[in-house]
Amino acid sequence: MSHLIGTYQCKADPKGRVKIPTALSKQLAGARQKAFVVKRAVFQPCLELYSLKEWNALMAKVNKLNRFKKKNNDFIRRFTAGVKIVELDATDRLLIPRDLAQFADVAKAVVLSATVNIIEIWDKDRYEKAIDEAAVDFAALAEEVMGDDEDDVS
Amino acid sequence: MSHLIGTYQCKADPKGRVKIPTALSKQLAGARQKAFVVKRAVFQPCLELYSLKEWNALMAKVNKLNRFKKKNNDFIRRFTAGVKIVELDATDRLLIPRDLAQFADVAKAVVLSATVNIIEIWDKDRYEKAIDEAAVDFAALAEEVMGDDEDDVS
DNA sequence: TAAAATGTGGGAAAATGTGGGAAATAATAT
DNA sequence: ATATTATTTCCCACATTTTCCCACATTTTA
Repeated sequence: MSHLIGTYQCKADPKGRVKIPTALSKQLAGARQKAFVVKRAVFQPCLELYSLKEWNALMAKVNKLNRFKKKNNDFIRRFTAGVKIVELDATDRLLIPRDLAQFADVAKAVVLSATVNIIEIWDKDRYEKAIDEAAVDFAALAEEVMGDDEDDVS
Repeated sequence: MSHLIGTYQCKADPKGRVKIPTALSKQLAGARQKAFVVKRAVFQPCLELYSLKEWNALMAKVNKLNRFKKKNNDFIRRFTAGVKIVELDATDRLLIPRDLAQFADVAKAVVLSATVNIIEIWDKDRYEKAIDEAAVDFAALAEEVMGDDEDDVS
């Protein structure tokens, strides 16, 4: 599950099943596995999809943390919030667990956004909104950082 | 009981029985045992579930402490306070002892959070609250806890 | 335009979760 | 000591959810 590319539109059906577009599932097929981990994202109201391999690698690190430190404990809990194992069915659909579907409002139009090693699963409306807001923030940020000069239009 | 994955929602019934979702009990089945240790968590108002194996490993560590030091002795006493052995019944339910159920407010909606080698048992409301609070400084937490790696972007 | 590939929907069997009642054990009072 | 009450344990049955499978609709490709 490395070097995934693209964002894809698809739908969730009433049962919470999300068809993975073949363009994407072909990329996934390289990993030769149908098992994944979905979880809540930390900063966004969307879900994240990891291959089991990726996830286990992460957990191997986490496992080394000393649980008698509160910070470690809190981190582990926060990071593993809403984690579920999911598999693709015979027609390459993911069954999103109810609680997670509710968390991310995944019910109808869905956007799958592949980043380098994971896939984000968004409700389409929220995705658009998040993109818009990010654009606004970015504009403001750019202005704040770079806009101090006098408008020395010459 | 290593590499447990997932957080699961379930319910406690009026008798204090908590059904372990099969997805989780299947992972537990690897340990081939129905007996566990429950105890109060140290840092949070929740319970922790250990397989006997995990518990014994932990106790082996603890027993290396020099008991002639008062601090160690105090620690051991407090750490093992309220420890109970529990077993799954025929339908994979845990009977949470009354005093512990009360301590963690486990009575209705419950969250089981599998974290690598143990399972945390939470009242759902408290869990969500804890998650929300941790989200605030997750970035800092993540950096502190996991940030030891080089950011080897080359 | 036909054939193949992809996406969508739904039904039914199987698995899971939930509740409650009876038997067994423990506790209390007379 | 015994009867009565309370608590715990065990087991069964029903309701719900999940899983699996098949068939049709839609899109793409040759």
